[in-house]
Amino acid sequence: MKNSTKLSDAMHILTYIAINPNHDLSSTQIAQSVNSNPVVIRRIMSQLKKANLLLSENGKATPSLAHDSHNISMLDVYHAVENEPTFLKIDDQTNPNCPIGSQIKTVLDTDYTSIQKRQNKKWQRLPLRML
Amino acid sequence: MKNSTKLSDAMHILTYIAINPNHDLSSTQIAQSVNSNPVVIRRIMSQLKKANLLLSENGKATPSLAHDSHNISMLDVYHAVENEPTFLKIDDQTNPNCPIGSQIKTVLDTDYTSIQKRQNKKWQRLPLRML
DNA sequence: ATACATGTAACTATACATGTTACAGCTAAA
DNA sequence: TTTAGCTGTAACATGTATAGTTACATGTAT
Repeated sequence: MKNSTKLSDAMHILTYIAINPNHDLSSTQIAQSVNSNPVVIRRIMSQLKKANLLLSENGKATPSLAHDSHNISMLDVYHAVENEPTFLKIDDQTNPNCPIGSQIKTVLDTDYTSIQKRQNKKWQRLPLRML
Repeated sequence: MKNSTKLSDAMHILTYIAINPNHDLSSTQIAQSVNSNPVVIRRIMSQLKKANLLLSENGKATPSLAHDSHNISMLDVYHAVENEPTFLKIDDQTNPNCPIGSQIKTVLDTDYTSIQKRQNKKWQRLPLRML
C-alpha cells in the first residue's frame, strides 16, 4: 500500500471549515485549497460524516463541524479516514507449524497494542492555533 | 498509511536468529517460518544489515545479531525497513496561494513531529520473552 | 425551470509490497 | 578443484490501495 495523505487532507478540510464558517464551503472551493479534486474532498467528507465529526446536507454547501473543534482530536480523524485499527500491521500468514511462526503474531500484537495505547493519549487537537 | 508487514517480518527474522543461533539459519529455512520466499527474507535482511542490526556474509548461512537483543528496539527495526521517517504523511501538494493550504503543512508537521517524538520512547525491544 | 450543490459508483493511473525467476559470486567440503 | 548450497541483487509479475476523474442521481434555492 501507499503512504496516504488522507489524514493530512482530512485535517485540512476540518480546519478549513472551522476557520471559514462564512466563506464558500463547497467541495470545489475546498478542493482548491487542498489542491485536489472536489470528488476526493467529498469522499473524505463522507468518511468524516460517518464518523460523526462533520455535518453536511445533500445539495447544500454548508458543512459544519459536528463538535467544538477542541473536542475533535487528530486520532478521531485518523480513525475516521484510515481503515487499519493501528499503524502497524502484523503478518498473519506465518507458519503455524513453526514455534516462532506460530507465536510471533501474539507477541507482536501485544507490543503493537501497548505502543498504540500509549500513543493514543498523545494526539493533538485540531490545529486551530493557526487562527 | 502503509499496509506493510515488513516490520512484522523483520522482527520475526531477528527473533528467529536470536532464538535459534545453532539451527539452520538459511534464508530458505527462515522463509518457511515466515511462510514467505527466500528472496523476500534476504531482501529484508539486506536492509537490516545496512542499518547495522544484522551481520551476514555472502555464501554463509550464519547470520547473527549485530548487537545484544536488548539493545535492538522495534523502532530501530522500523527505521531499517520502512523508508518514511514517520508514520504520518503530510500532503505537500496543497495550494500555496490559499492561507490554509500554505500553512497546514507547517502546522501538521509540528503536530506529527511532536507525536512521533513522544512515540519513539515507547517502542519495545525484541520480543525475546517468548523464549 | 434552472443553476449549482452533494453523494456515490465506476473507471483509470500510479505507487508500492510481495512473490518469483534468474544468475553472479562466495563458502565449505569431498 | 569440482560440486552443492548459500548470499546478494536485478528484473519482472502480480495484487492491492490511493488518488484523480467522469458521470449521474438527487437535493436545494431562487
